[in-house]
Amino acid sequence: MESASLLKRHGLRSTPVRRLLLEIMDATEHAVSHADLEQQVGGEADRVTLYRALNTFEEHGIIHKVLDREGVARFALCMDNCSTHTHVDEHLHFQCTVCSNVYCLPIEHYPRVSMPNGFNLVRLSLVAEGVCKRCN
Amino acid sequence: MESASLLKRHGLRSTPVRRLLLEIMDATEHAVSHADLEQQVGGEADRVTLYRALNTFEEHGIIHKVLDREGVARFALCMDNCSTHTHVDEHLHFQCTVCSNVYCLPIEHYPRVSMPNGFNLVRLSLVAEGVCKRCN
DNA sequence: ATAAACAATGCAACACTATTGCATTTGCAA
DNA sequence: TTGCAAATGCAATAGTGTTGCATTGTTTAT
Repeated sequence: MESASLLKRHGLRSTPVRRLLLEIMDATEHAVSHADLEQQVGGEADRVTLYRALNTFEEHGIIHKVLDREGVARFALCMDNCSTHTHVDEHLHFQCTVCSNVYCLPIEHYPRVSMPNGFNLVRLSLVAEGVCKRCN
Repeated sequence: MESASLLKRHGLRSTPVRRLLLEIMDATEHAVSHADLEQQVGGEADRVTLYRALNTFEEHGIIHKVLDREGVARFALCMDNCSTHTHVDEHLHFQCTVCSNVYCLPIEHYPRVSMPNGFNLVRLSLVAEGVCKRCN
């Protein structure tokens, strides 16, 4: 029932596919790829519908997308209060080199870097590689 | 002539396509995508040959690959002395939101982050977004 | 200089991720 | 309950990247 109200809060229609997607992501501690979702959803929905639902979620700040080191998108629920206009995303994306899972890890002091002359920094992303707690 | 000796130094055969690729990347200040290279090479080489040459270069530490925010690979010559086994890559990858070009920028103090328990950090990458010096 | 050995290339086919158009179904509000 | 806009399913398409195999080219040893 949580997913239905989450959708409504963002002015989105509550459909079976959307609720299912949100519940899968809520139950998964790591970011999930489209292929993961497609497998878990099974024949319940078309591939294209998943893509469109995920894009809609991202535009409304419900989830965020991170590309793994193969360039494949993985999706995770936003923990902070993101919205369409303010998208707070100050955490670290960690991909395990063993299981390939991507984790959104909190980080206490987000690093600041100084840019060379002429380059205006808008956003800095941290992408880490290593071995996750389950594969250790 | 520089590209030929660079190839020889890494134990690679000196072929026209490889020399051409290296010269293009040497003459470009930002990382180039496969599509960029394909366009500049023109009909001189097959697409697959470019992919294979770039993979070979990366394996030998001649170039490094960075994925842009669309997940597309971009390639740039390694400035440090990388080899097959030691791949030094401690710089920042900056993608301009206007022209989409990716620049490898030097960084004075590479940030260090502490990981949650159970997560072993192997490599930390910095990916920045903003406006480059030419688009400013 | 030449030939053999092996690596690089070209071509065709394929896998995968992602998007678009259009007809149909569904959710929701009046 | 009905109408309308939004969401979905299906087919087709684009883009990136890989693999197999025959052919060409580079290098090494003679």
